[in-house]
Amino acid sequence: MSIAPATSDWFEGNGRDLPWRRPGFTAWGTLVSEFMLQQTPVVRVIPRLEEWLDRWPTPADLAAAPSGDAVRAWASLGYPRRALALHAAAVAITERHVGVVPHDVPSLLALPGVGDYTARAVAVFAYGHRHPVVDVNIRRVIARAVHGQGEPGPAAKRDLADMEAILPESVTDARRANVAIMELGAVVCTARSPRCDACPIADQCAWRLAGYPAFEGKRAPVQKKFAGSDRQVRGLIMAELRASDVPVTADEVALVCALEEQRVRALAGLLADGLVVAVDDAYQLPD
DNA sequence: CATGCGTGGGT
DNA sequence: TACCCAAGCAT
Repeated sequence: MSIAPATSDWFEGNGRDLPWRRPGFTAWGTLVSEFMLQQTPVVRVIPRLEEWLDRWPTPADLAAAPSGDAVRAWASLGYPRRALALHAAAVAITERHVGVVPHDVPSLLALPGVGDYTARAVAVFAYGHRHPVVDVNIRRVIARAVHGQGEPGPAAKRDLADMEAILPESVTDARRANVAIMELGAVVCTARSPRCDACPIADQCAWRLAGYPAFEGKRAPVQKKFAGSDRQVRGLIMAELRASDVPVTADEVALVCALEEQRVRALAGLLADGLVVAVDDAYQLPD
């Protein structure tokens, strides 16, 4: 028996009121929200999303702006390469799709920064098509409720088929099941401390029925330490450039990272990624 | 398939 | 305090 019906019923009364669930929210808004939600928590996304859509209400609006403006508006959401990719996606939508966010998964997948999750999320949430949508929340709910495993482990090809197997036939039911199971994973079946007392499928959860066995399988790789990392230095340099109206000199860059070897490596990476461009003897966000 | 890629809040 | 974790993607 599928976990979809009980979870969908629960969602009707318990789903959060989020901007991208408002009636009339555009496909472009959905695409922007999904980019921002790639590894950034909901509460941090909401204010940036609303600013973004006020400033660039359509893909063509963003495509007409310098990519550096997108990087600056991204602010401290993290992983600024997503801002660059979103700008590039807006250009592609404007040039190849007459300014309309594409409906079909292959066309969405062809956009920069769009992978399996985002492509299906847009096709389903913005356009109502029937596809399995698989994010880490859904993988965790399936791992527990269906497979009896406490953790989802690394993402795998099998995940899409697992979700397809519990997806209702009807288009509207399938859409609701995707949203509802994702929401369950986000607010009830959480990674750290699941609230099984509030779970609508507790009575059919294989993990709970087995007595919460410890996870034995392959784990998703743990992130490396952030303090002192190249990633931290990249972030410090980007924050400095975002805050400056004028190009930043090499000496000024050195103020955020005294270790020359690491500073040079981080800057070279940012230049290679196109997040920073060199002008004369200084650095700035791209045009 | 493993790794690198930001940032901030939770435990 | 040190992790852990968050609607992933590209290589």
